[in-house]
Amino acid sequence: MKQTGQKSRPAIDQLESVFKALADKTRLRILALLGNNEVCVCHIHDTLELPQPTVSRHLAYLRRAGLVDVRRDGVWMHYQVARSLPPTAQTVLNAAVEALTGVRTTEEDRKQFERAFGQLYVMSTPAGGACCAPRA
Amino acid sequence: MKQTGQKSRPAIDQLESVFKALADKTRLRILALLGNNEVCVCHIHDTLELPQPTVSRHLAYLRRAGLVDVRRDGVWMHYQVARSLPPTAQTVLNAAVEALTGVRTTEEDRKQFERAFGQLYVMSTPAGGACCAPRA
DNA sequence: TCACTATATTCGCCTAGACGAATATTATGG
DNA sequence: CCATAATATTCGTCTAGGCGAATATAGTGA
Repeated sequence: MKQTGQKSRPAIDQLESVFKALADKTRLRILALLGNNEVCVCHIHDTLELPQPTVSRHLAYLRRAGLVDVRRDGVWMHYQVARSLPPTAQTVLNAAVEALTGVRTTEEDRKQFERAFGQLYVMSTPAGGACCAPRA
Repeated sequence: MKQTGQKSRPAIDQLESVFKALADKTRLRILALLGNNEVCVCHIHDTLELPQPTVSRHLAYLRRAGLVDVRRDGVWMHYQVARSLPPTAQTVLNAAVEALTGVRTTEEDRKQFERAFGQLYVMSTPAGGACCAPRA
């Protein structure tokens, strides 16, 4: 029995939505940066060097499409790639993220991230520390 | 050395194009119907029960995006899913087609195809025979 | 060369969604 | 409660691309 409350749309429509969400360079870069980790919004837009509203808008799109999950932590929002989509959609999403990891642009984004915030992804808010350093 | 004449765009842009091409229900149904086979345009639009210009327009989009290859055979055009995209794009395309095969709508499209045109996909023009029967 | 068929393209209209700029919201620390 | 910082939303504008209807193009066979 399917979970109650899930007005499961036809799978073809689900897939269409997933691909629409993937059909934008900025969103692809965001998803690639998320990878298997949880990343804070400020780190995303610092790394990608995009205006904050732009990042926020694309994150909202990804959220509405169900491709990312959010966790609030005080003032900060931590995003990660969704892990419990309907199987077919999840498969496609995983394949996309996987494919993205080999791409030049996303590799450079990751390097930029490490250069700016340390060599590892932030798995949670540093205890008692600020997430976003007031860099400039 | 990369092949000459290929003005290889950045991989991230290639992927974006692929996902844009996949971001439409009609195109997804077409790609799923093609699967591993070569299918004639008339069979596509008879099967999907979509207006011929609609099918043609979407095929044109897929062609421009490089997701399908065409073979002309007299009056008929036979399409198949592309097989020699840049590796990353090809991987994504394959994953998409693969994911689509399990989807209800596309299964029904295939059944409809078989009901109308025989139990197997047309691999080439039937020798001497018309591709599209003047059904109605 | 002409009619016919399969396929492709064009046109006008309309909506989704991208962008930058501005503004609103939410949580925290004083 | 206020100021501030992080994040989100709204607004106006612009373009890609969807659709149906009409039309163009390209092979084929007489």
